[in-house]
Amino acid sequence: MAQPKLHDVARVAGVSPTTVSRVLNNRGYISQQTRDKVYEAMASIHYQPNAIARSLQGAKAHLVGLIFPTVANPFYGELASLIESRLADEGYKVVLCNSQDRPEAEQRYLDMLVSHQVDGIITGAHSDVIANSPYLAAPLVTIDRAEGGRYPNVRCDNLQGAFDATRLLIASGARRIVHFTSTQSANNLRQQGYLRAIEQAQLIPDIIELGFAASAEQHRTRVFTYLDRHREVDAVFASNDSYAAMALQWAEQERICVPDSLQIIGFDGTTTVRGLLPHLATVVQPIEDLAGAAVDRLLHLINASETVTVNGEGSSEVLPITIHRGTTVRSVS
Amino acid sequence: MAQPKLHDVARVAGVSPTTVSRVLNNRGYISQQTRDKVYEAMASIHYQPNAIARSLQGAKAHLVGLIFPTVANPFYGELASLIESRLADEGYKVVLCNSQDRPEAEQRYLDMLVSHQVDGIITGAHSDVIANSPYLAAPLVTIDRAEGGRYPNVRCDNLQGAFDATRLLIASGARRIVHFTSTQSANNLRQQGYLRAIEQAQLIPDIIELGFAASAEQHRTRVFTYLDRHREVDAVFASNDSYAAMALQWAEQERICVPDSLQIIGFDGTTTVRGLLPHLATVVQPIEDLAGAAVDRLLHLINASETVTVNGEGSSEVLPITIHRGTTVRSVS
DNA sequence: ATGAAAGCGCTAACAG
DNA sequence: CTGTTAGCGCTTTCAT
Repeated sequence: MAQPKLHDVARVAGVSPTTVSRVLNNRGYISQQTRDKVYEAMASIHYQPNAIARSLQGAKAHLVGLIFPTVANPFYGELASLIESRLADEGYKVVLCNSQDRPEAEQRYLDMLVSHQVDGIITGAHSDVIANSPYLAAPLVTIDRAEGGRYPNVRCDNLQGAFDATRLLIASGARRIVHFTSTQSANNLRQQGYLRAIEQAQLIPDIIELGFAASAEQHRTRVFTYLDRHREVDAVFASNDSYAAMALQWAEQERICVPDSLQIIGFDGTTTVRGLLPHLATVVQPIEDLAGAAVDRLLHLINASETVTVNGEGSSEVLPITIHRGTTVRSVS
Repeated sequence: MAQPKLHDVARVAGVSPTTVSRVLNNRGYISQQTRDKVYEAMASIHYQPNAIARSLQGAKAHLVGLIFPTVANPFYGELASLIESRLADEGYKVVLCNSQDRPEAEQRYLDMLVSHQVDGIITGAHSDVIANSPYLAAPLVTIDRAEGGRYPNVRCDNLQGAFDATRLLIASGARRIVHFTSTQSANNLRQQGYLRAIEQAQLIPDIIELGFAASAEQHRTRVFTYLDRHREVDAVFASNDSYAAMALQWAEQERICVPDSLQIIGFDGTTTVRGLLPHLATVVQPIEDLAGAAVDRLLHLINASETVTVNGEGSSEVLPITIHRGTTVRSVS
């Protein structure tokens, strides 16, 4: 026989389907005797309830969609892992989507998720497809995006982090600080934090855009080429640890002493990078808190929308960063 | 109005629900005129088919479950990302499960997945819960596990990789090679490869078990303590790059020259680690090929089980590794 | 080329 | 405490 159904359990136990459903959901009153009979029957035919049929009832599917550029990036991998674990504790399953930073993919995933009746969506994707999506059938929470979207956002204090990092370099004697970033844009808060610190110290800003779509090899080449040609640079503030690591590699190759001749600080501070490169100074994002806050926010929206159709209004939650000094920034006593 | 249904589309288009279903699935004959009318109606009311209801029909849910220890680990993160992308191309969605190496969690996830009518499961989890699961309702493919399970397995050539790595160290002059591993076990192929090379060279084997459950900090402490107390060690073969990185950090701290006084080689060679620590020698797993092979295998099983209920019998596919020499192994000319 | 009716597996009234 | 009757949103025979 194929997959046994609730009906089969009922037949074996000698009760009605409703009764089986009741013990399954622990709803209503049922005598201990019937309950036992049913459990026995379920075990004897290896019954597994069909979750699909259950959620068709209009009930919640207990599904949440996760859209990230790619969990191959430790920042998103760690985030995804934490989010999935927390949601699992609350009885939710997670559908994973890696948009690879392709807007069409994001749109496709978005449609797919609502079509699958997800109860909510958490996204850390970068394009604006999602942020500007009109009315979405499921509550959505964004992670680590610039302000202004129409959906609630959870992120670390990018502005402060970048500001602190740059200030730290300046306090440690840097005067010619280059900032490597993925994409320049008006509302890039890390870039803004950098600029603010640079201006305050009356230094010359220098922002190098490495490009989102480019491969890691291209990024490396650009970092190397730039540093080769600008020997006057005495510090690097990178918008992520990967770029910072490249700068570090360049220094090693050129036998330039870090931090004496070149100071370097990155951004993200994932457990992965800190385990591999503990020396690297970096702005540490509170990844665990971000995951927790995003999940809390989403669950709240899901439960709220059961009563009223309130939309969480682009409210955002900004979590504090910390700085890991490592040894790639000079310590000023 | 809540979510529009197929019925609403039919009403708006002035046709029967059946017809709408037909254009939706592109099945049977329908006049171009009706087709257009229906598409128009769908667009006008923003219709999104309910995937849940569709799969209830007994049809495939086009869902695949992924069970990994945690995608926070770049090896699994990269694998998960590649697998998800490939499956998405084939029209499958992915449910992500991070078992955190807890057997109970694996079992729970397994039940949850079959209950959700997944068409198949890919797992890289380490416990034996899954490998020994009796009859499973969905086809299952395992990644990177020891032989012997009852399910098809896709993995890299662990034995050869470990053997080659150890041989390389020996050829470069190492005589006292310690092997750091997570868990010792009879069918740990990396350990076997190490032992084989050690025996061939008539050296003394030295296997240090760091423990699966322990935290990264505990691992680091153990690595450091061991190396502190065994200064005679002149090479490290680590069963993953994380341990190898720890050895490297110890050497830096002790100002011991790598590779002159201590050679180090790891295992996995993820894009992440190679980007962050390009100097680190490592046995590179063909992650992309692993992902591709696992997906191919699974899709094949899924399609096969539509006709006959063949089980892919614990057949396994072993993919070749490559060695990245970096600069932590001496080059012998 | 299109429609009516039955049912996928389960849950939710409403009786009794 | 338990069973009967509908129906979730969609697909699918079988007619027409």
